[in-house]
Amino acid sequence: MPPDDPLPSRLSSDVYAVLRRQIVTGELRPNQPLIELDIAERLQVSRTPVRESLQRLAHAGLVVPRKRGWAVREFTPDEIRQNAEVRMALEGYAASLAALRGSPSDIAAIVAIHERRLKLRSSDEAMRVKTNRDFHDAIMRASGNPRLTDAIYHSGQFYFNAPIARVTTGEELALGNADHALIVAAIKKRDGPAAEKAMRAHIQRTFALFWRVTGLAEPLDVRQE
Amino acid sequence: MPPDDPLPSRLSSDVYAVLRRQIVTGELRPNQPLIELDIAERLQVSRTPVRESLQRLAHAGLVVPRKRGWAVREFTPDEIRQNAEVRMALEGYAASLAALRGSPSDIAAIVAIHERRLKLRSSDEAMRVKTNRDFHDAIMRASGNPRLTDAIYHSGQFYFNAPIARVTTGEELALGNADHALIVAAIKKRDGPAAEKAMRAHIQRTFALFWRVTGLAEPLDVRQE
DNA sequence: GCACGCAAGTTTGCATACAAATTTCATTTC
DNA sequence: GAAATGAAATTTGTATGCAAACTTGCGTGC
Repeated sequence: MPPDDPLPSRLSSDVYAVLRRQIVTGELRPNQPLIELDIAERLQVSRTPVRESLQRLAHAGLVVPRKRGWAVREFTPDEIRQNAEVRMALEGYAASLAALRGSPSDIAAIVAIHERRLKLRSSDEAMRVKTNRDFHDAIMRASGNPRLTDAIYHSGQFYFNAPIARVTTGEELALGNADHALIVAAIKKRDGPAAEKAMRAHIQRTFALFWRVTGLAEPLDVRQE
Repeated sequence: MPPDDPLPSRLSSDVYAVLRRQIVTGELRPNQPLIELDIAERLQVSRTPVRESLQRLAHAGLVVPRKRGWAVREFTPDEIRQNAEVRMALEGYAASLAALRGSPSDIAAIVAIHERRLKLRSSDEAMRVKTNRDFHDAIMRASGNPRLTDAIYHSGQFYFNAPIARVTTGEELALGNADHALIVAAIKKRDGPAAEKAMRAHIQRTFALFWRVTGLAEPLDVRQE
C-alpha cells in the first residue's frame, strides 16, 4: 500500500493508519458504523485522536458521515468505474511524461522491473503483486511529478476495499505482462502518446477483468475510444 | 469556489470552511503559522473543532505540519507546474469524455455558455471569471463522472492561493475565447482526442500567461508534446 | 561582546467532562 | 399480537484540564 502523508502527532496518525488499512483490506466492511468509543478502546487511546483520524479518513473519502457519526464508505460499481477513469487519466498522463522526460536511469529501472516480472511463475502471487506495484511506481517516479503520483495513490485507495486486489489468476499475469510490454516499448521509444494509450488500455483491461472476476455488473460506458 | 464535501459536525465544518477560504484567497499567507488558540478565539469556538478542521486541511494539502503545529502551505513554482499537469491530465480527459458521451443537452449547455462568453466586454471582469468557471463546470458535468469532477476541484485548490485567479487582462479574455472555441468545436464534432488535446493546450497557455503575469520563474519542462 | 544555560511562558497532544441528540428497549395500550 | 410511548442507555459534539515539549528571553560567565 502506498504511504500517506505522515503527521507529527503520533496517536492520530497511528489510528489513521490502522483504520485506513482495515477499511482498505475489507476488515471493516462497507457501511459498517464506526463507533468512536469502540475504536478508542480497541486501540487503547482516547476519543480525541480517533475523531481526528476520522476527519482525515472522511476527507480521503474512505468514510462518510451518517446522521449520527461515521460509516465505512461503500462504492457502487459505477463509482468504481468512475475511479478507474480517474486513474486512466492520471496514470496515462504519467506514462506519457515518463516517456517524454524520464531520465535514462528512470527508464532503465522500468525495464528492469518489467524483465524481472517476466520471469515470475504464476504461483508466485506475492511477488506478482509486488512487481506490479513496483512497475507502476517506477513509471510514476519517471514522470517527474510527485503531485501526480500523490493524486494517483489517492485515487487508488478508492477501489482497494473492493476485491480487485485479489484478481490473481494466471490469466491476469499473462495479460498484465503483455500490457506492460506495450507500455515499456512505448516509453523506450520516447513515444508519449503511445505510452499514454497503452497505459489507459492496461487499466481498462484490468477493470474489465475485475468485473468478470467479481461478478459485479459492469457499468455501461466503461469502454473508451 | 467549488464546494467541498460537507460534514454533519457544525463547528468543525464552519472552521474548515473559513480557514480554507482564508488560505485560498491569500488572507492567510503561505508559511504563516496557525496557532490553535488564536483561531479558536478568533472564531469563538474551542480548540477541538479547530484541531479537527486542521486535520482536514492537512489532508487537503493546504496546511503542512511543522515541528510544532501547522503552517499554511507554500507552493513553489515547480509545485504549481506539477498541479497544472495534474489538471491537464484530469480536465483533458473530462473534455474527451464530454465529447464522446455527453448528452445533446450537455453539449448544448457548453455551447450556450461559450456563446454568452463571446459577447462579454473585457471590462466585465466578474462575469469573465464566472463564465470561465461555468464553461469548465459544464464540461466536467458532461463527462458523466462526478469523481473526476471532484478530483479536478481538488487539484484546483492548489494554486488558488497563488495569484492565478487574478490573471485578468483583456489579452487573457481573447486567448481564453480562442481556446474555448477550439474545445467547443471538438466536442461538437464528438472528437474525443481533439477535445482532450485542445483542453490540455488551453490549460498550458493559461499557465504560461500565469508565469508571465506573476513574474515567477517558469519551471523547466512545462511544455508537453 | 559573545555564548551558554536556565527558567518562564507558549503551545501542543491527549484525556476527560458534560450536555444534547439520538437510539433502544421495555412497558403499556389498543 | 402490534403499535405507541417514554424513560434509560448510547453516542456524539464541544469544551476544558493537564502534562510534556518546545521557544523565548534574560542573566551569567567567560
